[in-house]
Amino acid sequence: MIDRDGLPALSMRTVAAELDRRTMALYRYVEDREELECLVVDLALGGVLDRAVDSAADPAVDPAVDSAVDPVRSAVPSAGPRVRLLALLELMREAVGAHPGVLPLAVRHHGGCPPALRWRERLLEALADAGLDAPRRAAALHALVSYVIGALELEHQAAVAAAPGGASVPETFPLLAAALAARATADPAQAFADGARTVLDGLGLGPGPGPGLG
Amino acid sequence: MIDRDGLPALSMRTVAAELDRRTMALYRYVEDREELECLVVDLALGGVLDRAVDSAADPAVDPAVDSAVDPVRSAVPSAGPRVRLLALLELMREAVGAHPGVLPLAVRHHGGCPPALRWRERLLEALADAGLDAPRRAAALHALVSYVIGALELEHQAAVAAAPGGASVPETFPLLAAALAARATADPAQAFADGARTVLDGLGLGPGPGPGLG
DNA sequence: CCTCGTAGGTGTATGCCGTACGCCAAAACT
DNA sequence: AGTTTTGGCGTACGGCATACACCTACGAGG
Repeated sequence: MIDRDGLPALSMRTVAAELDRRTMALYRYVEDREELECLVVDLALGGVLDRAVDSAADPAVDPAVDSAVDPVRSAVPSAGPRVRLLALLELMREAVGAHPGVLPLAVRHHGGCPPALRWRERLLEALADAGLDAPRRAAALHALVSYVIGALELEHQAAVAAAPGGASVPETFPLLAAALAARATADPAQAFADGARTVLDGLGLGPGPGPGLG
Repeated sequence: MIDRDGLPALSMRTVAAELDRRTMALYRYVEDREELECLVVDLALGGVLDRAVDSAADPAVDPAVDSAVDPVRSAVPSAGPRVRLLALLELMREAVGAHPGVLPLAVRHHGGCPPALRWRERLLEALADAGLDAPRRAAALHALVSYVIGALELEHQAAVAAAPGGASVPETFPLLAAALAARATADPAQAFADGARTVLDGLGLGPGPGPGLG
């Protein structure tokens, strides 16, 4: 529904209508709108995010094949923590990219959303594999999650504000105008990945051989 | 008003009541609620953010004294781009920290908010002083702004969700529980600054002598 | 001086929204 | 058979943003 009609079109009434029920019937299954939003986030993020978690613990898939192709699906640490982290970050981008309108809800409810919690645990596992101790892991998680949230939020707003014709930055800000113009022509996925690599670099998780600087 | 009664208490009716007017009188000055929100963000961020911009261009203050104390107020580049950038990032944190309830509005409207645009221009100036060319500046701005938005959003949610008693992360996520506990006891300002330094490190703006690696 | 446009304000009304409350049918369990 | 539980319905309330029409006071132009 959000993909079709946008986030403001999500209301108790519209959801009930979609199910051919009469609004108040929803309250048999959900405490209030807040809880319904949580379920929406679960649904939207779960499908994509749990690709990584499920397949890693699922012996039905052949690990010898998959791990060579997709570093996220791999449970073995040979892929390198940096590559795994980068893949997890892009996985989150992919998840919200599949349903862009859900992003405001996802940001507000990610603390109570199981798929998002699983994702963060996976992030911490990769950080532990990289040799970071607990305090550094906490700091690294904070930096990475902050970047992801902010970057997705920026991308979301850029997509929304692009419709009318331009925010028309005054010529008082030449550097900003140039930077925004450059960003408008660039590939969002590339920009996201570049920023993610920057944060990983700052964490000392360079593209080098491995956790050599513990 | 938002500081006193919270963000949901902001409505056309309540604002009009605060001014002893009759709701519809507001529409003489404002197109719609959206525009009022922009004014709120201007007001909330402007006071703190423009400290840096105004004083840098204001010859009334003695630069010899101020620049030695506060690197943000200094127009001379001798303070080092890294220190100036860090100070600008913390300035933004301070601005929204003065009115925490405004953060959702600030995130949504920062694209059309003059103080926020000035702040970004200042960021780009410091990045240029650090020797970054235009494409690198754009990438660096994206990384820094993303981090700031995400970090403030996380801090905001932590402050809100702390009331009931805990989100109670299931014991299925041991690493996450430990990281969240560590984060709960730590100083938010320190955590913000640590993350900011991490991003700056990743951008190659290390604490070294200067822009030596252009 | 008088008129008249307009800035500022009011009152009313519409159509959304979330949701509290109470009633009702069918099904499930005792 | 009776009773509880489950799922659903209708109504109603208060709050929201805002469209529309109306009024009032005031300042400038004739």
